[in-house]
Amino acid sequence: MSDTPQAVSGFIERMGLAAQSDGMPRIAGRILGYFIIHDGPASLARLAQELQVSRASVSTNARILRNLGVLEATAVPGDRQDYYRLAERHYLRLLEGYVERMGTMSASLAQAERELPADWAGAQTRLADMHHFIDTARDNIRDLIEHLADRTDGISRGQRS
Amino acid sequence: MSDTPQAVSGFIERMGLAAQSDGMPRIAGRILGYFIIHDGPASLARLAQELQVSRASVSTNARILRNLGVLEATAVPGDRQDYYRLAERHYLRLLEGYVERMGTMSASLAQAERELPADWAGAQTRLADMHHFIDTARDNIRDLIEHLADRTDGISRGQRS
DNA sequence: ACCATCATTCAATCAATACTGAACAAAACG
DNA sequence: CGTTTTGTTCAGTATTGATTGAATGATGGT
Repeated sequence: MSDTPQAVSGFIERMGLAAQSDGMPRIAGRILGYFIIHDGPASLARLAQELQVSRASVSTNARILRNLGVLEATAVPGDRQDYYRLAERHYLRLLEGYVERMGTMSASLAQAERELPADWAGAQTRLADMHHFIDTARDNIRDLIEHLADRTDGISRGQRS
Repeated sequence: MSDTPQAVSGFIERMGLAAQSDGMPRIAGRILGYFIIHDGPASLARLAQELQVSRASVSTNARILRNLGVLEATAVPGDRQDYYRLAERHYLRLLEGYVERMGTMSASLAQAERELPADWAGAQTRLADMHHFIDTARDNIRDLIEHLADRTDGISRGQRS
């Protein structure tokens, strides 16, 4: 309790590692960590200074997070810097990433089923089996996302459409 | 249809890339791809020759897949090589990996909530919010795994060439 | 119109890590 | 027992990808 900044930087760094093990750049995770801890919009310059990384890295990684829908750009009236903030329900985007990866997996399996001769009984069985599994899992997770989106609505903040 | 080996190696390579984007070594994915296509147990030597990689790589990656529960070791009576085969319901292990990663995420959030002062209202709210979300998502996916495990039971058994 | 300030992009560097080859260990067969 | 076959480990290499610094582009202010 006595060493708050240590707790903060520890969490941010941990988010970086978590991002890395999810196939994302470490700095993207750190940025996300920063926004979970610190309120309100922050400029790219502030992020660079706060996380001790180059402006270039912050720019590219913020863009990654924006494309994922985790961050969204905003503007501060008096200032002309680009400001970012957490998107509402940003954690849903994490699961959506999983869903997307399952989608490419499903497509790959479908392609293999299509291209392989039908007389490879074992292969076709395993492919279809796995394909069916992935698709139902994907559908379930998608439903889960929708359901959770409703349930957790309106907690974080009120603005934006 | 006319170019079967191309379809096979294409699928195997694609599995390698998918594995890579999931934070796993590429060869692990290729091995998994091999076992989806080809029936029955295979020796490490055969995998090395078939996938054109070193024995060392096959050894370490097969171990990785075994630790994940995707492959399991088996023995062929006359032969003293180590043989591996697909574990039944191996795809469930994929989702279990997601669940596990969510677990570490949840733990990290809990630690941050614990270590940060309570008067950081925004931070605490976002942490608790996200924490709650991750946990319910994790529970749901775990239920999903159990459910799917029952539904797809007993399909893929009955192997050997 | 020019300047100042910021974001982005791009080549180069750096770090992480997957992969290999060789040495080592274990175990089975003669 | 010694030899042969096989699996693992380890140091080294190579490749991939993240990060940086400098150049470029864009935008608002004067």
